[in-house]
Amino acid sequence: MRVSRFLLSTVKETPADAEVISHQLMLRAGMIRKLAAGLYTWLPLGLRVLRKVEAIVREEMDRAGAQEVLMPAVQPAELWQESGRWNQYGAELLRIKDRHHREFCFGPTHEEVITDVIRREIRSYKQLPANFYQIQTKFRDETRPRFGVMRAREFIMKDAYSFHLDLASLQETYDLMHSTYSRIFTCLGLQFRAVEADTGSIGGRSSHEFHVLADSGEDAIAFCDTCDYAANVEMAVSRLPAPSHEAVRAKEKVTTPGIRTVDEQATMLGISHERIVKSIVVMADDKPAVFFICGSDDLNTIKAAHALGAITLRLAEAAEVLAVTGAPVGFVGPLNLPATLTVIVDSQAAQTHNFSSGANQVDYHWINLNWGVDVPLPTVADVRSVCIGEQCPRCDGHLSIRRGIEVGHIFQLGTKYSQALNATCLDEQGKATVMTMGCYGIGVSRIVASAIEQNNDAQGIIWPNSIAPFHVALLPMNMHKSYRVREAAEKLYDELCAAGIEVLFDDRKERPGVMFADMELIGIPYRLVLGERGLDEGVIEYKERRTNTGQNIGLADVVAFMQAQLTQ
RNA sequence: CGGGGUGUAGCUCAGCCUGGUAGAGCACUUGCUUCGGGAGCAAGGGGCCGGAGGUUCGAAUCCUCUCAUCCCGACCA
Repeated sequence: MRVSRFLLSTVKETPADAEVISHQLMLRAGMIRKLAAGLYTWLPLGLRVLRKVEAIVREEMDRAGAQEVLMPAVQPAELWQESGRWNQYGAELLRIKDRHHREFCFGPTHEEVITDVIRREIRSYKQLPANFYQIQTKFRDETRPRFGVMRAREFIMKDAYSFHLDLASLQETYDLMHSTYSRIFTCLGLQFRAVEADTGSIGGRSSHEFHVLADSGEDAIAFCDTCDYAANVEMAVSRLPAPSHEAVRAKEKVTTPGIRTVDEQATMLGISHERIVKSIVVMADDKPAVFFICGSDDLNTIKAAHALGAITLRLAEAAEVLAVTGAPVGFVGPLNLPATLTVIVDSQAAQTHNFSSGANQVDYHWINLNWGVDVPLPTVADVRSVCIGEQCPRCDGHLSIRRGIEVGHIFQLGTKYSQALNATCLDEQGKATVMTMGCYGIGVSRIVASAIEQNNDAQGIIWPNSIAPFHVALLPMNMHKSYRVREAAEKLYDELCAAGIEVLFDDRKERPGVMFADMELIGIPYRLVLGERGLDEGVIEYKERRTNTGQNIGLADVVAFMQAQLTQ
């Protein structure tokens, strides 16, 4: 490709509304342009990268035996009503009406559609297992799109759905997808981890997320430093410390005027955070519930929602706390709460002896409360978030926490959708059986951004070879003055192209500094500079973007040399 | 959805407080010089100052409403 014929829309200044480095560089390199909040146009340079990511995903999905399909982006409301998600999904689902006032949505995901297709097409167990995928535009009306294509409203996703007669078959495909995903992210040249994850609103059983490690990631991931345990902090558990066996003391009510926080309570009463059990009032599916957790811990709202079997969960407002418990925020405690309230104690807080807690009365707290003595022990559940340094649940190692960008997610759906849509096939006995499903997503457009998060420097992007928009930048020095340089550059360009190497030939009438800066900004992995000086010696200057090292190559050897670089 | 910020040239921003008819740098066009790390000089094109209403002789500037957008939080395969 000749730069003079290519829309190379680089900009020097960093756009004001770009926060993370990948967003800034994608705008500066001229890969994307914003149309509206969360909606982006892919310019030629960006699209080349996107297509490379798609190609790798497609190749590996095909290799794993999945079949490609393409489903409509717009889906009828009836299917979503059949699965029950029309009402569940909320405002994130973009609902639209056609000219006949019939309701549709722009698909945020395709479980309903694929299940509808398969219930019509597959009749026999002999056709199973089967895995279908597509690479397609999705729309989710995010409350707050941000970070460019990282969290856009419209985005490209590879979604796959597998169908099985039984769980054993599902597990097999699930494992195959797990290893396929690992191959894909390895091919893409990304540092990633597979972690245990929550299934979220999509429902189902087991689930793993694939995260590209980056400080700008929106998710926190807990890792064991010894074994391979890794989990999203939404899910992560740690081993409880051994319970203490201290003597039960008599409870005592103390005045604590104006106390609001655990810190103030600890200071005023002269006790440690571990000896405080705080009470957190939540509204779960609009019904109140109270969680008791250690003063030093954070309530994990995902775990809390699971513990209640609730779909939505939020912290209660101050007025709601007062209405529900009769005590203002800061003074709620387990003793003498209204008996009708749902209460759950965290497994760690359940081990605490002689703890302090609110007295459900303004300006009073209890000290030396004990479960089973002063207060009946409520339902116990793990509802706290793990902290750095805690013990791994699987081994004697310790947990550390890093940030990650979720680029893939695999689920064992089970029969949630096949049941709802009555997707059955006949088993060996000729009996109709509800198929078991798995689903497997990859955020294709998000991968482009996450690759940049992991591969950049002060000059710009540094593409991994596998997804670089071009392999080589060919930069002639003063080609417009030197006939010799022009001749040699044109010849070399033809030879490289003929060898199947993707070359970006900078034939603009630009100064060298401009060319260098542009090629570094857009991240082309290899650079060939051709000038009068080199021509005199029959060489061309070769340089690697990532290492900033290079050497002179004999003109006759350039094609072979570049081929070797690209296949290594 | 709560809190905060910002809308002035394609981009980054100044001007607004203290009303008087539009600015800089970058980018773009042309010419000359320069020519291996984002050149210099000169000339030029480009803005309904987000939109609507109001105050005023006069509004980018003051007031009201509205729209958009960004950040923090809540939410989120």
